Amino acid sequence: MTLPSTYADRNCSLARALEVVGERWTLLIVRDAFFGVRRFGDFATQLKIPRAVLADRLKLLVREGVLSREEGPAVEYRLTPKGVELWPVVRAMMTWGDAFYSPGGAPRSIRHDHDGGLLDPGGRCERCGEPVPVAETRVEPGPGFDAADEGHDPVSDAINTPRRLLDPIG
Amino acid sequence: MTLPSTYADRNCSLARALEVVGERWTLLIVRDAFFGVRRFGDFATQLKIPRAVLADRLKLLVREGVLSREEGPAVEYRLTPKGVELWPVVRAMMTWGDAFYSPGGAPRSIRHDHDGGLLDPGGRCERCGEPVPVAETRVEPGPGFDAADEGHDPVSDAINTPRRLLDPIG
DNA sequence: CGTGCTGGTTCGGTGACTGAACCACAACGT
DNA sequence: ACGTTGTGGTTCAGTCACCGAACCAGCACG
Repeated sequence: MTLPSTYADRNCSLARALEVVGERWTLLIVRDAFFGVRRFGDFATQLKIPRAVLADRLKLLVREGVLSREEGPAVEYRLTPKGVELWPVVRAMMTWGDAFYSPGGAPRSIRHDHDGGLLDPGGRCERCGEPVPVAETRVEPGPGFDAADEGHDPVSDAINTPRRLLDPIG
Repeated sequence: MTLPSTYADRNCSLARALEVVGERWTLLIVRDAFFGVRRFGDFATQLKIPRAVLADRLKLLVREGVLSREEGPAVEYRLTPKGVELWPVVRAMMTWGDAFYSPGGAPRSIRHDHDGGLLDPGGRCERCGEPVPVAETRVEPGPGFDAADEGHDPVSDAINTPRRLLDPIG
């Protein structure tokens, strides 16, 4: 954490992880990165996060090696291998949110791109039974998707079309 | 979240989950509950969290049905079935912390109580290959455990002895 | 040589977190 | 009857982080 006093419990990996991805907004930024968002402005409009906070979080994530900052014709933030390893965390939390806060079903379905099978709680494809690596994972609007969210901005619309994880939007 | 402005992204289960368990300290409280902590004072001393914040978080978690507040001879906070479903989230984050912030190995090992097999990233027992339910999960100090943490307080010591999840301390 | 786009920074106001002190109640001892 | 201890909190002043809006610098394009 950026906070002067960090979590005291030095013997728990959870506390150490939370110091990196435990602050408000951080995990949502990582999630958007999985969904193909790479640009500062796109994170800002999609998450409606104050730009100062976004700048802080991106700096922290780059410093911690979760994202890399690529200066091309435009600046791009991409998940590093260390960042990609956060997928089980993001997926576990989405699964829990689906189970208890989405009475109409998951707003987003996560599937094995090769055979279209849904992922089970353990992260395996229910069709072929294999663990599904991030690069073979597809996300698409699920049964609980609220169509009222469409058309507000191009970034959200891009995210809401079926796509493989990490594929850039646009 | 308690914050007046919640996360805007209504179509993501991650955002909804973070409004419940995304605040500072909340997930550490849940972790301690898995490790058998049940009393207000024990949470406070183990986590060194300000008591006002602890009271707030416990209220929120009870209101959201993650913990139940049992008034016996002493007040006890216990994980509900909904709270127990957070185990994959806690485990995923501990796994990530282990991988990138514990050069000496995991400070805590998570095993299948029946056969002593370690858990793989997907939550299955590496020995018998089966998914390990929470009640059959044992936690014990791992290769990266820092013994300097011992003897500070009885609650930490209780947590650091091998034990099954959810078994009360003391 | 203006105009817009992008990737930020600055700044005042608000609200959350911190740490320490305080409080109410119950059990226990003497 | 009365103090003591333990437990589960609440109160409070100070600090720090977050919020939203405005501003700014560099660059590309016409």
